[in-house]
Amino acid sequence: MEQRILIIEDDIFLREELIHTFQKEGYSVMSISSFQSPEQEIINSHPSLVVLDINLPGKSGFELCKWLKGRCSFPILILTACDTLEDELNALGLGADDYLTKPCHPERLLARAVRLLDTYRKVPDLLQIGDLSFDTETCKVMWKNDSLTLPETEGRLLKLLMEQAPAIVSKDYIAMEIWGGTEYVDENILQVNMTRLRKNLDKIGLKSIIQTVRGQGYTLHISDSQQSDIE
Amino acid sequence: MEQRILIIEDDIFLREELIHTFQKEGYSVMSISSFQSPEQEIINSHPSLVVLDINLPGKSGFELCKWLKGRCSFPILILTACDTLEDELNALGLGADDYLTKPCHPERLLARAVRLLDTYRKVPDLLQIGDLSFDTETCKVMWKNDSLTLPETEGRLLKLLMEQAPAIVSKDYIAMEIWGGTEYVDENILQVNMTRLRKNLDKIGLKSIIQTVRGQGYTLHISDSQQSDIE
DNA sequence: GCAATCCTTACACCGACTGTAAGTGTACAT
DNA sequence: ATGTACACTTACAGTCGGTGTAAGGATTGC
Repeated sequence: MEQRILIIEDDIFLREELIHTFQKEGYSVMSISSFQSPEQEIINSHPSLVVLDINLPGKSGFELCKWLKGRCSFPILILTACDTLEDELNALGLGADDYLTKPCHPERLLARAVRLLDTYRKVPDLLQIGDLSFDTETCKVMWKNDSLTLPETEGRLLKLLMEQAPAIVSKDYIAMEIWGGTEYVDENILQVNMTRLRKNLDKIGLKSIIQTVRGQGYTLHISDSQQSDIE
Repeated sequence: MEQRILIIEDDIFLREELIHTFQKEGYSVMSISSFQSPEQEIINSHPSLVVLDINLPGKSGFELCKWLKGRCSFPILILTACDTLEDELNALGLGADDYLTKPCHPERLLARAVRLLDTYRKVPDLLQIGDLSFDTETCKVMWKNDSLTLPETEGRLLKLLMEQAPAIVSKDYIAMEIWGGTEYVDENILQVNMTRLRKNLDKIGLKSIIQTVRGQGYTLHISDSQQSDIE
């Protein structure tokens, strides 16, 4: 499997140096085009590892790190000039996987990056929204120490809902993705499977996290009362 | 789930200090009694994290790290006085998850340890022997980029074989573990499932890794030609 | 209160998993 | 060499979970 590394660093020279460092080792390297709201761009690039600076023009690296760690399951390696213990503890607390300070020997950076890539290859690809996480491979839903394995169809359904959440997912889109073509597919089969999915999620305490939007489709939304904000 | 931290450090004063540091945070802390062949003791203690020194009376930390990483799936944090880049690269290359140098601020150590514990909670418990790894929860067998999900019974069978490997596992023991009682269980059912398991492992290229020991039981052994020694 | 939309339940089909049975193959001892 | 104990393989049937169909009930919004 190809390993994709995403560099988030505003200093052009350092960025080029980092890109070169990783490319020399055969990695596919990317960087982002805008620092204003890079979140979507980062997610869409599906990186295997993110190398993140702290002092950025737009959102700080801390904010980005926290936001990403709440949603994605790739490792984040922070590389920054901030060399205080306080910053390091802060970053690690927000979920950063490693914290290196500039200037950093390329070999150390590489070794740390390789380590994270190795470790995370064993981590299943998890979709997560708040406390809810879902392993799309095994169809395992986890929620507050409870877990449950869904059948294939319901798993694909949940996957679609979580990927787009909290946006509304249209019935046509779902039918297209799961049964391939909205043409001759009975619309009822979606409803049946939705009922089954809801019933299964109920079992582990996830009551009514799937809302119906009449005439449009479905949304997944976890109410605040179901969140365990550790903040 | 309780988090168990194992300290492997021969200096008594530092060891006590480390134990205290982690205990203050509510972790269950252990250390080992002998440094001559601590491998079995380490494995039996089922740690969630190992804090490992490099300069030890018996085997070096490097050796231990490599040995453990080939067999277990808990994180290893190296804490040592060796502060050369070379040592760090060596350790990371052997699979160490983090590398800190003494003296180390307790808060940094704690933050790094917490980070590893958090990450590894998402890593499935893998049984592994050489290149072969097996997720006992999902019954997923992985071997050299190929993978396959086994049915329940065959998974339990493989689990028993891998746990004891390369020792011989008796038929009675297997019957006991899987069907609960060797009394009225047809011995044939074991053979049938063994055939099925072998056939399934064949599919991903694992030919004849299960040997029959006439009159005694079965062994799992991966021949050298099947190993991809990265050394 | 009516029509469109959505939900639920029951049922039947299919395939995967499992154990039974019977026959075939193999190794060891005499 | 030959027979016996042991091991292997294949075929078969029961069971169960997952899936889609069908039909009827409930809800929403005008």
